[in-house]
Amino acid sequence: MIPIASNRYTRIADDLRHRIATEFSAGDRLPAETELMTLHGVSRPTVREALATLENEGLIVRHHGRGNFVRQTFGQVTYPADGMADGQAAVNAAVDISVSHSEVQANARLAALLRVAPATRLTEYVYLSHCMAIPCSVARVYVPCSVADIEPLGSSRSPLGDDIQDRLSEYGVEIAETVSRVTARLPDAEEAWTLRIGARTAVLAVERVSTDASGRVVEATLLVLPGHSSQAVFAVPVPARDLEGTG
Amino acid sequence: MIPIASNRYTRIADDLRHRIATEFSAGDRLPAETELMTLHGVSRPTVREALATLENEGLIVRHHGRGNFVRQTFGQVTYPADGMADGQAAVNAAVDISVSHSEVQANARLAALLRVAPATRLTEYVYLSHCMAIPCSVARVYVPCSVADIEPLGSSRSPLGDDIQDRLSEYGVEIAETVSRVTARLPDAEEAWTLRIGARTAVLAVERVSTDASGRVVEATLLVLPGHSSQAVFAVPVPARDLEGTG
DNA sequence: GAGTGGTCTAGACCACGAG
DNA sequence: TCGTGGTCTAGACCACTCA
Repeated sequence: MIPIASNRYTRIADDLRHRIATEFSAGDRLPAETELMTLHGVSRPTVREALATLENEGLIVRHHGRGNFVRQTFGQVTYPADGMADGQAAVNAAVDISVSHSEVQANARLAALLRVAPATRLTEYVYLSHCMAIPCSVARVYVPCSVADIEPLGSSRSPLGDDIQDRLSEYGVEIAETVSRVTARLPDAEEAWTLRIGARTAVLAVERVSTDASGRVVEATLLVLPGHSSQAVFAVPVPARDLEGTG
Repeated sequence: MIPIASNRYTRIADDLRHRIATEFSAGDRLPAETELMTLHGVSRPTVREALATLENEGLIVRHHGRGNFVRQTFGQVTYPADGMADGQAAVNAAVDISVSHSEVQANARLAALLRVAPATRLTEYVYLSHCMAIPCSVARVYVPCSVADIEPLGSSRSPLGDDIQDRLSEYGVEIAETVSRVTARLPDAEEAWTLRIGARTAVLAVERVSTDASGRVVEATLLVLPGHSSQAVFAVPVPARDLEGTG
């Protein structure tokens, strides 16, 4: 009933996966596509379909004019970084993080997200994190200028922009609740270029909205992570189910 | 610096998106690929690349031997279904849910997830939900037989398998915490076939592990949702941020 | 059997990167 | 310049669906 994929490019991809695991090392260049054609006795689109599969899995990186290379692998970026079970966030620390900021006006999407009028003035912080020279997350944090005017922060501990929440606290803004909306999709052209991933590599997209006790949105974040090296972990303690007296 | 995609199939996809939004209705058959070839003056692989884009976005469904059809669109399946802000879960209710169950032995992955020895006896509940005859979620819930032997439940309210948690409560098993691990990836062949999605449609995969107060894993769920019609929403109330002493 | 989509071929031309 | 990958062509053959 379930069709087993017996495509030719699936077999080639399987073979390449095996060779990458055994005879190649991270950073090595794969044989040229023309070589793979003759090696497997197929045409180039078939070879390229197999290579696209590996790219989507995060096993290789393709460079126009240079070749296809075995990708550096590292752990997974975990969202959220804090509040989690210790070891989870370890990988998040091993990244280089650059933060830039600018003032922008809310477009339709941001206005809806932050529950403000369109064209409202916002401060945008763009977090770009790299792990071993490979981009591994893009976070855009938006704070209405009316909420707080946070000093530009040159560096950060977290690639996910969640340190803004701590900064807000310093400005007297207390966050009461944070709601994260996680979706899976393919990246747009800009995201694929920024993260150095293929157009068919799934990404994990997170919309995070933080509100204070009055329900006012004080911060919103748009986060995009490569699917093959990211995960979002949420711990939900059971709230009001009557457990016996706990210490 | 950011390369603007000026591929031919991108323009064809844009045109088809516009036509779907204006002149086609849900369920309509698109022009045959050969027609689209002559219409746009391109070859078939180019047409098919454009159609693959639309399939990945959830706009069309492709049927071998029949044609390409405008997909029924419905709201998004929201995970988790309960504990959320009301309206979110509305769509989850409008689905047909079928549940089957069987006894299985833990493989390596399940053993690690449930923290039991391999080959441990488990009860597996498979939830398959449909919305307007379109599959929209697959959930596999695993409960160790040593934890509880739940009566087979023929139907369910929730497509996400979370009613098992309520059933466990009836058997005296109280869940203290639930940890969800969300990832984005492409589906394997079986998942794509089950969900009737393309091999390049991103899926949202959720691993959920529920533990009782003693830390024992009492339930684990593997959930797969089509990315274009799903979202995972988590509300995290700020616990007890003690302001004093931090500076 | 006619029409459809699924897969694959054997080329072609272009853009990019390094020598 | 030359080899690389990015894109596209104009076919071909097969499998599936429906009349």
